Amino acid sequence: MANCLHLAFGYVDICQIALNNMFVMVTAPINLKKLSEMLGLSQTTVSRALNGFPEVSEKTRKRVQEAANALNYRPSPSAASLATGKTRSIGHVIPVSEHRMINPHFSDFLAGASEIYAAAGYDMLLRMANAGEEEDIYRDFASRRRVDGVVVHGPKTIEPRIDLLKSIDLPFVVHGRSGADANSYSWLDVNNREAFRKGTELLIKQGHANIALINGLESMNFAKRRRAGFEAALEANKIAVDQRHICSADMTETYGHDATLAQLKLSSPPTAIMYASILPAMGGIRALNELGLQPGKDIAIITYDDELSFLQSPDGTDTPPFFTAISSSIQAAGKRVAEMLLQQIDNPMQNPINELWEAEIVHGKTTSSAGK
Amino acid sequence: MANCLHLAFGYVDICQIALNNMFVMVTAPINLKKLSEMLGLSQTTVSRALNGFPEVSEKTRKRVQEAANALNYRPSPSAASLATGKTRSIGHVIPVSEHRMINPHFSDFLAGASEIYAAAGYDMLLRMANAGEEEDIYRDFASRRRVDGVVVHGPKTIEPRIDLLKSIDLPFVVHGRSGADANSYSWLDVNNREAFRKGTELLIKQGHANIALINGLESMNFAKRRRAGFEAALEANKIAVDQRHICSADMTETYGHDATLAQLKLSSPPTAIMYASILPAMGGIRALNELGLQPGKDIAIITYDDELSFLQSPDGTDTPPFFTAISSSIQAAGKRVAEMLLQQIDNPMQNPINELWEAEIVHGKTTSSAGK
DNA sequence: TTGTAAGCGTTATCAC
DNA sequence: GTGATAACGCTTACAA
Repeated sequence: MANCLHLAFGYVDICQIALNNMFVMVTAPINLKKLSEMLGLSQTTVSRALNGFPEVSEKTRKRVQEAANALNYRPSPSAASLATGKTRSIGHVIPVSEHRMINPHFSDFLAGASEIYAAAGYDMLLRMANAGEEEDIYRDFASRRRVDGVVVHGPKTIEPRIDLLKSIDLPFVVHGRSGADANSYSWLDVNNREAFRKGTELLIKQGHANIALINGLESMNFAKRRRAGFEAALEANKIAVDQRHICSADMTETYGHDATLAQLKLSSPPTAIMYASILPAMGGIRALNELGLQPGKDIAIITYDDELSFLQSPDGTDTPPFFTAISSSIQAAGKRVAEMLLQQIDNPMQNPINELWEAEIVHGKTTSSAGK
Repeated sequence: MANCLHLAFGYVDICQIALNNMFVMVTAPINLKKLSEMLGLSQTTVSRALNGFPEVSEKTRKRVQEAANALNYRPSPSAASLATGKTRSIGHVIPVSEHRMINPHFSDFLAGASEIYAAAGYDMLLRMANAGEEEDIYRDFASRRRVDGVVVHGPKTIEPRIDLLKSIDLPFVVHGRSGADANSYSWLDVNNREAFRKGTELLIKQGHANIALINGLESMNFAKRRRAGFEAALEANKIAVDQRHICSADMTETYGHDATLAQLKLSSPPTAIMYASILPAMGGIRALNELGLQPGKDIAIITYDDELSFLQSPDGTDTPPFFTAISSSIQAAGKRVAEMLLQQIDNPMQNPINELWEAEIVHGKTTSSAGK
């Protein structure tokens, strides 16, 4: 059907199509008008055929689709967006901390989300924000109608971004949740409190009474909840909470290393340590190495594990895994949050969805097997 | 001047502006037409004033800008894009490996690039691609005119993506470079060969003759060049290259751990190891810990270091740093690549730019100080 | 089942 | 220095 001299990638330099017993000449690039002229149909019909409207006859639709494929026609997103008011893209605003630190947890989350977007024909728009810039970016997205919705990352306990997004009417889903009013918007969170309660409980069952918590930044809601779970387990077992054994910062490897050293130099060093992420936990291992201590033998370690892809065993058969961990896949969370957001965009009147995922304990080599 | 009932974020519910001694009513959202009506000017003039055209009088420009600010007017990107053919956005196609592994090096690169984009008013479009999907995505970008340019990540030695991008006329800059024809397109690369030659040379000077290389995936051009540098240093010092001491894979922590264990179990274990990234190097530390070995004492370690932000010391004062490393900031590379790309988009006829950065050696605690 | 025509919100080409 | 007016490429009432 299509008999073209050069047909690379939607650009038709000089192209002839036999149609209605005549030849039509077109030049690059191809658009709806040209396509419809070549087919001897109106733009309306071609558009309808391509967008799966039910009224167009199967015969026409097939003819249109074949021509579109042959010419590698793709509708212009700008034009479609202008006409419909939808952009078919989702914004992600990633906070970067003071030291231009970008948390690697995000890349795994994004990998999950982007899979959903790609399948649904959405694009992902990324923006890095220094502390405090997020709200401006959301305002910018909204006033320029740049995206159809956004994902809120790293909610704090008090989270002005959520109020802002509600007021500017930009669909959003929160990964995590803020402290207040949490059923008034959609979120997906891990039950961080329970995860850390369970983990701490396990250590206590194994005989530990002096346990340190190397936590994330406690302005973050998830970190606050983790501390609450940790303290709840201690209190339930009549163990006094000792603030000297709790610390809080951005979850870097170096932080884990330094905090671990500091803990072990205390006059009554902990016999077990809980880490908020596998990155500081790895720093902890490095510190133990320097001190000649073996995890699982000289000291027990449990870490929260987001199942970051670049820390997984290549073949997935790391049995038993190295770290004893409380584990939940952040990539899976990314997928689910993306689904929830697209759903909400399609159906803006639906009620908010809240999902609370339970993390599960995975027994590795950094705790004794007693009490398991 | 603007006297509005409700003026949140570009949406003007019912707004009155005193203008030419009369009141005008407008409804949400604000656009160029309404803005120009309120000002009693034509759309042309308003557009020109806002876009900094020289012919508009300063008085008018000021008046327009103030009204635009007061009403929080932002031009619609879709409309602008439709009219100009430019999208003001840049595509990044990030490869994810088989196991949905997403390399954390990318997030730092993107953090650097996004800073440049934000400053220039560009958006960043992200897409994750499984092996082999990249080309389809580039074609899609081109035929839908979705982005003004792309960054090519992780070039292989033979890189069909580069030929594709040339043929579809989509501006691009490569982070790294391919093996052939490298002055026919723009790229920024680290001198990987020299970096690993230097590093290996340092170890040899410190008395090591049995050195292992735990390399990245050697289908990647950078890894191939690193091996070449490693082997060149050995050969220059009349040390035979022993393939049993070289391995190659995706640069994960687990890979570093397993490969290190494997090396140290050989009948003639190496006395020094070079790592392609700090992630496998950290896995190596974990392996040493299991074997009760101390880096810098029992075995020397040098790693390539992309200065990943989440592995840096929080206050930047990790002196001396833990790892002896050959170091170059991947975030800085992201910034520079973004600059190069924007420049090329602005001036499509300019010659390709090639930049080769030298990595520098940083002395840490994982090598002896001899020969330093 | 198909077609006509009016938007969508800009920028750009003229003319004045 | 400013203003009509025609693109840009699509979607979508409304007609037929």
